[in-house]
Amino acid sequence: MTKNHSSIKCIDITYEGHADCQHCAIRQNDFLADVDVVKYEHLLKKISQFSYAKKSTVFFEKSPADAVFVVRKGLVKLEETLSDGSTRIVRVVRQGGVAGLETFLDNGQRYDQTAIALQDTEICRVPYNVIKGVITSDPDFYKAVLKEWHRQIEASSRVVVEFSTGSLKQRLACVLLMLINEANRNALLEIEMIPIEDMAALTGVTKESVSRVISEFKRCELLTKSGPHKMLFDEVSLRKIAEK
Amino acid sequence: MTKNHSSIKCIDITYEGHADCQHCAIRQNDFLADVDVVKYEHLLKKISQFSYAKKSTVFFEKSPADAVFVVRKGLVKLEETLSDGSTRIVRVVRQGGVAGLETFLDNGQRYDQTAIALQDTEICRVPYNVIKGVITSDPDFYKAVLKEWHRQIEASSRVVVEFSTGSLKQRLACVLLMLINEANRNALLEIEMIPIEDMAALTGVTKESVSRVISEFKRCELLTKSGPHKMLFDEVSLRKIAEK
DNA sequence: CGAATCTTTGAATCCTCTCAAGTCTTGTGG
DNA sequence: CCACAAGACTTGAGAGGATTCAAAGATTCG
Repeated sequence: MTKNHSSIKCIDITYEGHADCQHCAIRQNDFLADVDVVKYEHLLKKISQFSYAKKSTVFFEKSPADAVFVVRKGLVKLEETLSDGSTRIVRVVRQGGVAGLETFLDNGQRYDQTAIALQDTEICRVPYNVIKGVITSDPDFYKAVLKEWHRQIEASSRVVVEFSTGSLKQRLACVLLMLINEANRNALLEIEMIPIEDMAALTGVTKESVSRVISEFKRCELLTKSGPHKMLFDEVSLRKIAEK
Repeated sequence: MTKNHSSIKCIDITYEGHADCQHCAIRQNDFLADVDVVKYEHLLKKISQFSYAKKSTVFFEKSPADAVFVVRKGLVKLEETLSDGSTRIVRVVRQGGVAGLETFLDNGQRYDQTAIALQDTEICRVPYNVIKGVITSDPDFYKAVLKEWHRQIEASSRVVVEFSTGSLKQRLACVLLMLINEANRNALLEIEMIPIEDMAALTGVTKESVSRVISEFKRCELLTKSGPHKMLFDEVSLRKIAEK
């Protein structure tokens, strides 16, 4: 099995037949943080791990839902189709975040959005019955799941507000700062860029307008190219612009 | 008792000491729809009903939370204070909607937003222990509550998207159409207007820009004044503008 | 290397903002 | 019931952004 819900470029990288939760680098940050890996080993074995290439789809809007997806690395956008057929990004899931959780809580049968990787992304696929299994013997876990959901909704509504108020410069600085991955933070602050078109979709402007601002950032050396789709950030200056 | 959480103009209009759930006109539309009014009469008696004057506050951000609020009539905005001290409307609750539900599900102790009536509004205050009581003897009700929460979040994210994409004309047409209250719908389609400043906050522009567009709508007779804060709508034309 | 895709840039136009001055409403108090 | 004051709304003009359309220039990946 090298493919999952995605139509393209999704590779199963599950370690020895199941995800290695015990040694997972981001476990302390996700909604499974408080789950006892030894006690629930049999359940956690059902978690599989996938690598999604940039632009590949994790799940499709309206497709049947039977699992949630934890982002281990990378970035995923969730977009909805509007009545006029156009799409709009309604949420962005970063490292440690979960996509599709609402379908589990709502007993929904289908995903509400299409999830697409904005960067090369690693994801753990957690089937519903893993969560259900943990809840059955540990009802308090339900609260942890709810809490996580709430946290996400808060975060995403804040993101929508941040990305849609203030000048375009400010908004784009916010988008760029979002790309900074705390876990991968290093002295140089090298970031994987997302396509200009996605930045445009996030901020609600045209890609030309985004390009003009990003070009200006480059000229001012707030951004410096360091490799394919890689940039060095002047974090301090970007934060100054974002908050001004 | 004539005041509640609000600092101004909130009148208890509870009927004979408790809300008259059995004859409530909107019960079929809210999250309590499936609750057996006879079986839970003792609990539902704890629900009280209030009338909030325009601009009065239903609850304050960060204040202790012990109840959820069902909007029976009118319109309520939920706003959050941003880091720079400014506020932004993050959700609008219409007839049949619930405010504050997230604090219940999350076991949160405080409200995340400030809720302010945009029109003269009637609200049922449902204490936590009413919901808890129903869930205790009818665990499936929990799912109904979750479903309602999900429905709300969906609706509000869609609203945020609608109000922040497209031309200002389109966005304002969407805002106006939101004011149409299905339950009060009549041939003339008379609507209670909300202040221009709030329309500006919803669409993320200045009040002058809103005023220019609204004035143009009036000149084109898409809107016609019919009383204090009352307008007749040309619904068909407004929908055309909203979707174009 | 080369083709496809993404990005940059220009110029004219349109839209929104700002600041400022007026006008209209509304609800209150006489 | 009317007049008035406070607040809400309207309108103008100039400046600044963002959009559109079009064309050229880079990047990336096979």
